[in-house]
Amino acid sequence: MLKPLDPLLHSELRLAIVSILLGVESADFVYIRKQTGATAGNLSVQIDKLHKAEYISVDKGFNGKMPRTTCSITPKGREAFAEYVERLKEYISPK
Amino acid sequence: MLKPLDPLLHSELRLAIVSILLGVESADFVYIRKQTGATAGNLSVQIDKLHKAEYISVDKGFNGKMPRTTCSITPKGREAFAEYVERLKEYISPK
DNA sequence: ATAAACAAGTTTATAATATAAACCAAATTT
DNA sequence: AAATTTGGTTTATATTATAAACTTGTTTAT
Repeated sequence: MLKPLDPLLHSELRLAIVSILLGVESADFVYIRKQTGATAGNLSVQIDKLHKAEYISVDKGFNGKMPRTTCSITPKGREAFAEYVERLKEYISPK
Repeated sequence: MLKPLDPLLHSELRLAIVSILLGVESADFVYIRKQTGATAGNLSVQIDKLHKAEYISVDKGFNGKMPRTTCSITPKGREAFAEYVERLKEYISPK
């Protein structure tokens, strides 16, 4: 009946991160932090998880002299998200 | 931007329980268990949480001699679900 | 009638997850 | 040059989810 939901995406913060990345070419740590209101520590951890799952790519570089972490969605992340949404619809659409 | 999601509903099993209850007059423990595939212990705990939040009503009676726990959605539960879905859409609809 | 197996849950313990607090290194401001 | 800010990471703690063990009572087989 109801299929299980990808636990990696069924997390408010990780879902927000992916949601943001789907709408842009890429976004950096600070931007995502502001958009989500997450603490830096939590964001760091969750970005790491999405990265390890290869749902997002993470590029660490510099903006002038300041460190800059840039994220973008991967094809795998896009697919996982699409599947997640399909499954989620079964939970939230009226029977 | 993205509004926080009701943590009580943003749980796979609790969302499944509410989803099931929205489609029926009422459903008992065993039925919900079969539909969701959840373990009895987990289901017991999650039903309790939804009950304490008054999202569902829980009626304990007997089916002949066997105990029977019947659940149904409350108006409060319906409202919370509707709001949850509205907020969730902001996460999953394309930007 | 009694023991074995089953049903419907609950309680308690453990594993996973999320969050926050503390920390670090470098840059900027005063 | 000391204090503050930026951009994070690491470690500790609180919360949540899950499973294992237990309880109460029932049905079935002996």
